Amino acid sequence: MTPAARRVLEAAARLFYERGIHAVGVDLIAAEARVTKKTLYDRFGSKEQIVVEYLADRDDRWRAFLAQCLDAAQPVSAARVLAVFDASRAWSAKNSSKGCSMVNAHAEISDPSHPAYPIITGQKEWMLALFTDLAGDIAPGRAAQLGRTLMLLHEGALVAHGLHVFPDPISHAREQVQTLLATTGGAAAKR
Amino acid sequence: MTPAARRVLEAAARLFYERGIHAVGVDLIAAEARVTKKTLYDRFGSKEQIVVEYLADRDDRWRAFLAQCLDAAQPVSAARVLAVFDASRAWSAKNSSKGCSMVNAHAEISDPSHPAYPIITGQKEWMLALFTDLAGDIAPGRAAQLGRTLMLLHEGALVAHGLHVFPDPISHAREQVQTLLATTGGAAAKR
DNA sequence: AGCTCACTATACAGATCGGTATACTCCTGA
DNA sequence: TCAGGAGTATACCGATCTGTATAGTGAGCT
Repeated sequence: MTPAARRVLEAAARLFYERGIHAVGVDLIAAEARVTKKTLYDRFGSKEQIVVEYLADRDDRWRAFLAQCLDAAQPVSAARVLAVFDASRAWSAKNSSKGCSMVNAHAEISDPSHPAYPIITGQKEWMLALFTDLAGDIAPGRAAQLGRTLMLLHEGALVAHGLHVFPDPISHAREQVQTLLATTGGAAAKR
Repeated sequence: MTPAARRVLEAAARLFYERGIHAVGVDLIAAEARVTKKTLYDRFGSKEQIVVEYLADRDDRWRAFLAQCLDAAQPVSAARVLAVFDASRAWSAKNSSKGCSMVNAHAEISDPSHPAYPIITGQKEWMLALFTDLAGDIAPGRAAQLGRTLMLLHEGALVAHGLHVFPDPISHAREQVQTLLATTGGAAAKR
């Protein structure tokens, strides 16, 4: 990716996230990236493609960040679940003051045949699979159920964070998960 | 409100919710409502005003629906909490297959000085106050904490419902709340 | 020196945006 | 019977939208 293309993607990511996808035009993206529209279209071909790469890149970076956080966490399953919430809190503090970009993008992209659609649903499926996987180490018989509960608390915390419903909802969710795992898991299994 | 104005609001509500606010133009709204743009602007003055009335009307109808469900519920506090989730499930099945309209609108409205902003945040504050109030009847010493947890589960369920992460997440949240209240509340206080 | 390629600047096309103006019809009620 | 408000149809405004075309600049590489 050329330097100009990277600037375009960075500007688009910031603008799309802060103002919404449909509210941002390519002229503004080009201006903020200090790039002409010609260059923008030479690199990406369409606004839709910029949207797709914006979401895909954000998904990639989130997964990489989370993987790094999980690697640094203790190998105890309960600790790893909590590490996900810690990662979300750190990520949201820096990159997501308006909530989950996938959820926000989904509000603007109605057509399931839109090329960005599978990126959005894919991340949510992946997160549910991750939670279910971690839950399987804690309560093997109820992995699906516990995984879904973790998913709901996590998504709810992201939404509450974005709408500033109350202070630091991700930490609140983390605490709830902690007590939930304490009453549920009994002995948290080693991984 | 004149018949034409009502048709405009109904069409705008459907289009805004399904396609997003910025993706829908006033020409389309007028066409779908079988109304000329002249009439549309005579009644509402601006697209922004239609957005405001769309959200305010939806908020009103949700609160009325929820109040009706709570009136029909048993006067036991735990049952009333569960009745909120039952109400959300019924409401979402009919009106909210794409998730919470307030959350979705928030994704597109970044400016806190936008006239629709207080409607969005107001509903969330109101829901948190409702959950906290109900929680106060169950665990008076931990009303704020329990109320926030209920809020997170509820918001998470709405998001998961809208993104179809797994089937019927609102029922799942309801079940989790049920077990949470059983372990927490002990004897659910009468109202 | 000469070539390639990323990039810039400017202008424009066709469509659509929110918003307005004019002139008309229809229905109700006094 | 007639006035007036609600609504209609159509045409238009300036601005902005996505996307394209042409011509030129500048740095690195061989």
